Amino acid sequence: MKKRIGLSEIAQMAGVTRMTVSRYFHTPKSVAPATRERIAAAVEKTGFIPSRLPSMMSKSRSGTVGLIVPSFSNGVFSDIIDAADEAARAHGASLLLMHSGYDPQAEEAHVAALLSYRADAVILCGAEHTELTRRRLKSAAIPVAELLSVTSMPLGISYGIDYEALFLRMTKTLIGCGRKRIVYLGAQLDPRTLLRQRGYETAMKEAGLKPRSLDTRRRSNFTVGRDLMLEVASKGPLPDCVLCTNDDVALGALIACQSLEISVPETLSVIGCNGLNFCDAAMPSLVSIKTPRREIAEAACQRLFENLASGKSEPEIKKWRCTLRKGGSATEKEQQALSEALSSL
Amino acid sequence: MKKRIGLSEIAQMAGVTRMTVSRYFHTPKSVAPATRERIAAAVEKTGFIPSRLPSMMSKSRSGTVGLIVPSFSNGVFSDIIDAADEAARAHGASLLLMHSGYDPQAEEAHVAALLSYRADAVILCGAEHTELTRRRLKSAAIPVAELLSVTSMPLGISYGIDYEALFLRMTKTLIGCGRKRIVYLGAQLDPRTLLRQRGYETAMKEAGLKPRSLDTRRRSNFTVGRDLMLEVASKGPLPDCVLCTNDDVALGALIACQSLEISVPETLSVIGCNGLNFCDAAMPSLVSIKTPRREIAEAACQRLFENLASGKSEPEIKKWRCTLRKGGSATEKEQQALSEALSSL
DNA sequence: TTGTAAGCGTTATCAA
DNA sequence: TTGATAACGCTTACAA
Repeated sequence: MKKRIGLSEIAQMAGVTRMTVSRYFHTPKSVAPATRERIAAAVEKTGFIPSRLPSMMSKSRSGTVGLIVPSFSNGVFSDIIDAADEAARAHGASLLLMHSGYDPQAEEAHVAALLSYRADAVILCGAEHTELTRRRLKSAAIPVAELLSVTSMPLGISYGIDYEALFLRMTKTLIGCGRKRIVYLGAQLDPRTLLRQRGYETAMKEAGLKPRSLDTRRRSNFTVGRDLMLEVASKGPLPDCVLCTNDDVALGALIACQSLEISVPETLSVIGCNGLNFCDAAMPSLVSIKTPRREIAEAACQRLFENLASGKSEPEIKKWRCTLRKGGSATEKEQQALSEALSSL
Repeated sequence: MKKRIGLSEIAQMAGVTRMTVSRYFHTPKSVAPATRERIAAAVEKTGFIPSRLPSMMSKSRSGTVGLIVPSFSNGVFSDIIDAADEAARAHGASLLLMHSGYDPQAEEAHVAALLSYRADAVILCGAEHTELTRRRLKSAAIPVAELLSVTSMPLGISYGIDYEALFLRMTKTLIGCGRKRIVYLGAQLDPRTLLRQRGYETAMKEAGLKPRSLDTRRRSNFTVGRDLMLEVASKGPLPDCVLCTNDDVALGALIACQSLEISVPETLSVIGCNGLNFCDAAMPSLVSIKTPRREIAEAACQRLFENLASGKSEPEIKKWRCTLRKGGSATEKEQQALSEALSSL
């Protein structure tokens, strides 16, 4: 195991000291052209890349920002990753990316790792964290952002969506459009699914209707949606509206409807949540609630870097409004009503 | 901006030296119980987590492995991420995860970042890298793995699939089953799509049939598949088989067929590639080629850590066999034939 | 334009 | 069981 090349080796090859080589990377203009060329040759020959660890260590900034998402396979988080990536790049920082699998313990371990790398800031999804996670982040005294869910106990920046109010309003609106047998299809893995379910159930009860929620422990995907829909159709009266926790479940439900030859949206409307791109691929295309994930992440990152620069960090809660992603899986009337309801939320 | 807490602060609170605190974390048994408790109290109170940067710097190992995937939204890479994650955890290393967006330049920058963090090993997807990337990785003299595509110029461990041979064989088999108007639907972003296309076209030509390939620059997703299928159906003769570069495109094509009321698999069979979970959600369920991504990644990681431990690293190429993911979008006869063809590849 | 010395926060090593 | 010292590889501050 030969020792890795360092500034010293390059310095020796170029016949200068390490300091000059350091300058070659940091402030090339302060190195004489002739010297510069000799150093460049040595760098070229060796493929040398200076270690950032020493400066991460000695400076107060490591130039690193951590982002922990629950899942990589869920399209919702792709937008967040992209926004964070771009923001980090724009600010000359690198993004340390991890996934928790919706497990607060895993998140705890990742946060510990990020702090051990001396990350300058941490971005989390959701508001469910272990006590230890919260304590560590607080005492680290670095900017923290929580995305998607809003919380009354923010660790710092809390930008998100009030999912409960959203589904309450949507359900009420659909009832107003004449739907009576609205069913909610969830998937337990994501804590946000419970908030949505609660909103739905409250609205149903307030209207004197009986809520009917189905969910599963399985990770949400098309198959889950299809299976839940098949189950709904096989037991009890056929619903006239299927409200889904997300687009995956909704698309699965839509596929099941097609194969059961249930006419959508006449007999039954199907509505998803998130507004992922594949909504348009369905036939009929899926009506969904477009959550402003990218905007949330962008705004949060901007504020995060501002706080990082200023050293300040007052807790801040901000709720975002959703819009309707139009399609063919609900009636025009419903879409019109939903659109209006969302814009006044 | 107050200075972050370090070993010294904890040491002071506990009335010991930094060294004792360091031992508390590294070899707790070598610290007297009473001392241990005082240190524990200080750690608890401050939420202190020791920095790993100094030891990353001074040891020859940083305890860090880099993984660069082209995309997070493509389900293919989820398996690879999971496998790498588990392998890293099992070996006490942490995974530094990045995505290139299928851009070799972005990959180059990420590799540079990984090397600047002194990653102990790097895992890449595919075999397309810039010259600079290759040179840097070579001179870094660390274990490198390339997954999915096999290459004749490996940087180290090259475990993957011969996509060209695979699609050549599949196409031949389908022709053997009586399909004559086989169409290939691709998506340009992934270089592997070209290999698959080449295999398909060679087989068609060898059989005296005219290849018909459609593709797009758009990032592959359901909508792309749907649009390509709609285009195919609107121009020229209706194909009797649609071979797709991946499952996303295939599912989109299937959805288009449903809406066009083309009977699958009687009139036309649809076949995907990768065998992602959502194949089962389609109706009929999608027939696909299951690529052993997880196995490839697991095997590669195991070898990677072996090489890391031993210090050796001979280049190694290994091709993996695919299996058929059965479903309803191809005839029984076709599935039987494909299954046999794959097992003899 | 280049060099020298000190220090970043941890751990290995040796000493007590 | 605990402590003192040096070292890791780089950058800042100062000197030449």
